Amino acid sequence: MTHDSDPMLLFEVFNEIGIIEQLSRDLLEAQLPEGLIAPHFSVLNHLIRRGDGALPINMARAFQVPKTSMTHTLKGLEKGGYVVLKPNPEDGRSKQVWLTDKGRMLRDSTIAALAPELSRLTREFESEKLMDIKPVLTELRIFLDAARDPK
Amino acid sequence: MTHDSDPMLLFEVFNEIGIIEQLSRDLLEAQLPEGLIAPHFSVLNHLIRRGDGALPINMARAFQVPKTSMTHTLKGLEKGGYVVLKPNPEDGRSKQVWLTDKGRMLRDSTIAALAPELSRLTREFESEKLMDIKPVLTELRIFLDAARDPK
DNA sequence: CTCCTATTGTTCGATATCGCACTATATATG
DNA sequence: CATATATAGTGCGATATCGAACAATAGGAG
Repeated sequence: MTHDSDPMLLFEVFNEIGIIEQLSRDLLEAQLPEGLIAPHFSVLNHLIRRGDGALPINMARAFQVPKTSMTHTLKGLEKGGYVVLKPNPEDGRSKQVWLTDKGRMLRDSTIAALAPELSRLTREFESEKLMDIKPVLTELRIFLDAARDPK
Repeated sequence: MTHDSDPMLLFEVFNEIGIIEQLSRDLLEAQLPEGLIAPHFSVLNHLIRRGDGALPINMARAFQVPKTSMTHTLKGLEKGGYVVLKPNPEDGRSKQVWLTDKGRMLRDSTIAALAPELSRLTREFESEKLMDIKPVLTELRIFLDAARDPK
């Protein structure tokens, strides 16, 4: 017997994901210094994980936001001294984003500040269930990303 | 053998959820009329599923947004004629939100417009995996909601 | 009833998001 | 080379989000 690909199932999954996203964002932003919000942290985290020197346009694509939003987010990080923007020596149109020590420290201390709360949550919520859903979420994320209108 | 509740696991799950949220929101908003965005649709959907006459403060809590954001969202829906706000006869401080026919129609037609795309995605992505993760997401959502600082 | 406190909703100001239009640079075409 | 097209980033305006402060109402204590 085959399943009938009920579109409502996906709809409901998106519904739950939307609420979880908001709750987890609040958790993160409670740890960030005044004036910084989740997108700022995401950029710092991305630069640590993928390496310094990324181009703003590529980060905008990675986060699925318009490049004007990335310009704005980077301006906030630069004003706070968390990153510096330098011209790209290989392409006069673009720039490169480099972390400062202050940026690196903020990312690390934010994760450290978050760890106790996340540990507590992970202790009380069954880790097996998280381990079960994580690969599916990753697969779904990649799938949806690829399914976007390639306009 | 017990698991060691790695906080990074939850962190990574939140990461994936954040990206999926953005992609699915784009999917939805592509179907909404000019000037309406996801929160507007969420309100219409909530009123259909939970019934007319809800109080704005309760909807703000259900969506985990500040009440000022709910005021703004409802103002937009009211201006478009999708809902009407009436004083609550049982409490002079609060209001009640009622759907109009136009609001009901918009909710239904948006879901109808979304169905083909969701069907296609559900056909190409294994429904079993969605069915597997949905109860866990629901449980996680309820858990996080309850774990919020009851400040 | 009077006072005190809690709750609902709004206004206001600061910041965020994002589409559109523009500049500067790069690249392809001839 | 000259021109045309594409790409990276920014300025601007419209709308969204959200915290602080406020007004109106509710409800309990005395």
